[in-house]
Amino acid sequence: METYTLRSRAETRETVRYRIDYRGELNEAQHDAATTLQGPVLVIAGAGSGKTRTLVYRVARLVESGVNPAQVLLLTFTRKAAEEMLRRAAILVGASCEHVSGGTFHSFANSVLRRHGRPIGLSPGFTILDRGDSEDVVNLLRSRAGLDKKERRFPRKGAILELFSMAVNRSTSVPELVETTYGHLADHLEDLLRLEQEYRTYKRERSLADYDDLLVLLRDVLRDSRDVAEQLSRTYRYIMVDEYQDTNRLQAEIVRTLAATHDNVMAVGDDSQSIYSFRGANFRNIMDFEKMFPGTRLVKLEENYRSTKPILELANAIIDRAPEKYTKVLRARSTGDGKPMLVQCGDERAQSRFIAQRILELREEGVSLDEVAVLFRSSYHSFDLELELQKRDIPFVKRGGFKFIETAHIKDVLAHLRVVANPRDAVSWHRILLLLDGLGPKTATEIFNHLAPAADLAGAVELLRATPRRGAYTKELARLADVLDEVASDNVPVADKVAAVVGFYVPMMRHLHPEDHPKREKDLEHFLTIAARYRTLGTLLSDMALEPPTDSVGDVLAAGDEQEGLLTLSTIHSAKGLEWEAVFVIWLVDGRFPSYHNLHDTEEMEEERRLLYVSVTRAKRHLHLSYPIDVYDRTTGMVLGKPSRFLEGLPGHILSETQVVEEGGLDQ
DNA sequence: CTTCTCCCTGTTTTT
DNA sequence: CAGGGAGAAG
Repeated sequence: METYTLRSRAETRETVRYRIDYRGELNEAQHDAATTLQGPVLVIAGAGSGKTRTLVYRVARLVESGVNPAQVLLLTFTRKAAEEMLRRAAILVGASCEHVSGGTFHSFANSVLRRHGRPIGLSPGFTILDRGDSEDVVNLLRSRAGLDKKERRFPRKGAILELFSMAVNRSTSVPELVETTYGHLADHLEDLLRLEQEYRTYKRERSLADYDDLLVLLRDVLRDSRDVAEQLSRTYRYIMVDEYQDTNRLQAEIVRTLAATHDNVMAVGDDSQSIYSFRGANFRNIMDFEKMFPGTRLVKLEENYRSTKPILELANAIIDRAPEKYTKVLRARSTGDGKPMLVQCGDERAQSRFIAQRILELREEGVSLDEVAVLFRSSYHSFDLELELQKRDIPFVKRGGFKFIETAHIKDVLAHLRVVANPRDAVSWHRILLLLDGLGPKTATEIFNHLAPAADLAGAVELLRATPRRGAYTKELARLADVLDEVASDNVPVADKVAAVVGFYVPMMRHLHPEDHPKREKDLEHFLTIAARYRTLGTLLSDMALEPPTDSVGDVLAAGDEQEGLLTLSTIHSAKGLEWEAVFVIWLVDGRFPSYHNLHDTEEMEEERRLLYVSVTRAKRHLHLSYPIDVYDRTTGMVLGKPSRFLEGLPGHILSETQVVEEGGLDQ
């Protein structure tokens, strides 16, 4: 049944004259969502249904209605998404939109905790641990507890951390998780629990917070400090949460508390695009929103403006076969008849050559490189293609996978800066001390213990100069102290601080990596230009942990001089929310996509299906799905060659099948 | 103690 | 195919 809305009194009383023609610019459902300003609203927004547009107009509507932009909070999946929306809103109603607070849950938690962490005992200078840092800590505690020397193999740092993190993000406990899903760890449960406690203490004592802690601590401060909770709830009177299907219970709790005094929350999401369950998200959470906020107004956006009809038909066919009922269907508004193509390739090389050749053809047809994307399930799936693109001088950026910021040399430089920001950061001290020649883990720990009693950085540096242990590294230690002094001094710009560290570090790096230091030096140069954009060391460091530059290693070199636009290579996860004229999805082989890890569990298999749905719905006009046959997979010992099970038995009018052959015949 | 080398294991997605 | 553990040499 259709709904007809009686306007609330608060809205009718104010006879605001709007400059924007909301009715003309938005369809019925979008208009409904953008102009309902009071109370809880849940927007189920299908792919390409103008979700971003709706949010942008809602921000504009709020501002036009006289709401102070500083009272609006826009939580999105990446900071870039938030910035883009606010930029567009600013074009509509003016620059004041830039005062809207926007970003990810984690970055919001970070900024709240820097200001209001005291009541729960968190110092404002705390350091954020990224995944690698957290693993370093767990490893340290693991070997300190002698767990590495056990008769029975103890789980690796990565597995341990995954367990701890999953417990937090699913709002459950380690014992329960071990019982339900990590049965193979049952024998180690006691040790794991002790380790978890030690990990917690270690972080607390040294003012460290990992990603999960940011959410947990924000929840805690909202729960335990009435003052803070009330102040924040009064500050942020209008809350919008994008990509709600990928939030978890902890995040939902946070939203619930933030909105406690007013219930003005709009959640936007799409249950069929939920692809982050490995991070504790559950697509059913989106349905719980109505339970959490009684009286929720439900709006569905089902008109798709992005893709041609045949592409949508394929998308609908894929998701139709999901055993669980979904909440909406997509109707095409875009004309055009580019039919999706399923392309069989002889092997991986042929697939890469096909993609490269087809991209160049499209370019001749007027589709420029920056309107094309190649998507894949796992980051390494594009390695061979990257070589082919390089060979043909096709410039690209790669999103997702290993990041520039995660390379050892960048982390080394960052560690120097982090020690200055938080002198109790043992992980970073350890890291920079180990760089010195002739200084190993034992001495590093000794020196850190010697430093630890210092009240601040100045004290620590003084103790560093007076280190009792002497060795070949004594002189280096003094130089390190000089550099740290320089980084700590108040009237030095961030760029100069970073330059000082790089100047100190590069000679060591040449010694450490005699083979490839030129490449690494280029990365460091790139990092210098990034750092120069920051006014304080603190913001540089939190940004590098929370929103690191998304580019991965390769393109730092490539991106510099190309003006023409770049082809995008991306994991499907990193392609979320984006769109291109032409999209290629590669490696659609059963075992790769769906990934063989997830073949046995229905929940996981369904997430793979949604992953394909997300990839397909990124395309506007051209869609190619490709798979190589005859692939030997070393890890499983299997020969892969069957197309993805999600594509099996689709009628020919939905998907046209093509086989790639060599010029001159079927044989290679 | 530190550093080098050799062998084994286990491979997704991200804040 | 690297990351890490074990063992040997400096």
